[in-house]
Amino acid sequence: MQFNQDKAIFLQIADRLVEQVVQGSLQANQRLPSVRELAVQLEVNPNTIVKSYAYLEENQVIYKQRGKGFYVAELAKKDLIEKKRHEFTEQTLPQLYAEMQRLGFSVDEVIKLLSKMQK
Amino acid sequence: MQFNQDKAIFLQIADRLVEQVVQGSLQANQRLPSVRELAVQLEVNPNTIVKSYAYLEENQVIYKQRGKGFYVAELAKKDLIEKKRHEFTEQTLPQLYAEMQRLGFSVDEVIKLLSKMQK
Amino acid sequence: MQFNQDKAIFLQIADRLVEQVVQGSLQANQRLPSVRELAVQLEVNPNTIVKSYAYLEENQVIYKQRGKGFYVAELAKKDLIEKKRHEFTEQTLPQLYAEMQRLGFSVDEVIKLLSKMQK
Amino acid sequence: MQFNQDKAIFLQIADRLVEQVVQGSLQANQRLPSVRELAVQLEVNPNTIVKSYAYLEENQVIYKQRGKGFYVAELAKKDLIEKKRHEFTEQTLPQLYAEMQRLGFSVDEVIKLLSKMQK
DNA sequence: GTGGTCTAGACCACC
DNA sequence: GTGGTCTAGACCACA
Repeated sequence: MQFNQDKAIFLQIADRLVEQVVQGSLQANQRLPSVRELAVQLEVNPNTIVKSYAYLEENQVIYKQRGKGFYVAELAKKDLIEKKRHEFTEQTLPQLYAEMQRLGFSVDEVIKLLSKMQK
Repeated sequence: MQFNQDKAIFLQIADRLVEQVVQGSLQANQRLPSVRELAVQLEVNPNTIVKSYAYLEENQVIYKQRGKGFYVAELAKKDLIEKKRHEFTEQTLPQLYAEMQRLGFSVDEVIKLLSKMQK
Repeated sequence: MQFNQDKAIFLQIADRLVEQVVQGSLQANQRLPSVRELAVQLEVNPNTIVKSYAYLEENQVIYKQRGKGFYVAELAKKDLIEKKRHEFTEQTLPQLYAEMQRLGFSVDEVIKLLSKMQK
Repeated sequence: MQFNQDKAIFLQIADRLVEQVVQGSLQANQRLPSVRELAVQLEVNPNTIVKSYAYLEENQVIYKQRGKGFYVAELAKKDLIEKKRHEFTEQTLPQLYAEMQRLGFSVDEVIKLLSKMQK
């Protein structure tokens, strides 16, 4: 797999897994590939996967069972989507608004541009 | 000055200077503070300022006169604004649109949210 | 059964059995459930039960009869209680006392807190 | 330095640093030894120290400054002591009380034992 | 100089 | 088989 140089690989892997949970290709309580498996698959050192999984476990996206492996957390999908929607309305949009104003775009102009994309 | 730990300090300083050019508090051909001056003012290692100035020079926002210092480039303001407006319509907005869709926001909802901010 | 992820499952099972002996729900010379039975009941890998029983056998809480199964040791209850009372006065309490002092609790305060629980 | 086999080294190092903060031998905003320094001093791999520091940073006991190092957090001492006192009254003592009862000690007996230590 | 990341490879406890 | 930890050593961005 190709990785972006700008961001830590373990984070890119975590992001990818989060995406899969949000999209639904990873379901609640589904088992994730083992550390070694995923390491081989992504052509990465197992320790890097360990770090990704540890990161996701901290953020309660996945949980582990001793000697068995990692599983998708029950509330992961719901929580993640909720979190992202919150970020969108509370951060992304206000930032967009500020940027807009600094660059001299009016709300109406932006609305027009957005409406165009819809078609 | 307070810096965000997530982004390199030299980039945060460069962003800040770009902002000042766009806003007009730094005019074309105006001399920038010396590396040492700015380092003291921002409580930062001089090397960090050197890196910020080098970065801005690469991006033709400022130019250097040997033995004198750094100056705001003639076209900096115009170019920067144009560049940013282009980025906004060609990158920021399409990205926002994609994000919106993934999270299940309709264009109408986003328009409403933006309109609210205007008030 | 739910297990704590912080402690090895085989030890948690052993602790549980010890508790049952001390409480009396497992009597001297009573036969323990077979490895497979208990494994099914606790939804655990049979190997884990094997390890728990081996651990208890080492500590002379239970004994094995070839081809028959595991039984609660004669002196298990008496020994365990004696051992635990000894641990309590010689280890648990002194540790508590040290912790107390480090955190600035006086003996009187702790006595008050303990007395409250009694009610 | 000698480490206990039962607990991860990186956690033992973190505990040790927490102790030093609580005791006051590490003051607020004081710089910690660099990763490499401490690694040499404790005869441990630098990665192990990285893990300890990351763990403490997550728990807001320390913070880092890019390119400079790690520092003791402002509220670390206060928070840590408060947290530990809370644990003591809400967990340690109730557990002690339960253990006491199971082993047939009365509150009065325990109070006597504690009072003896005081002398 | 600082910490952050990654690889390679080993050993361990646990299931 | 599983994950967890640790070592050794390398490279990187940043101050």
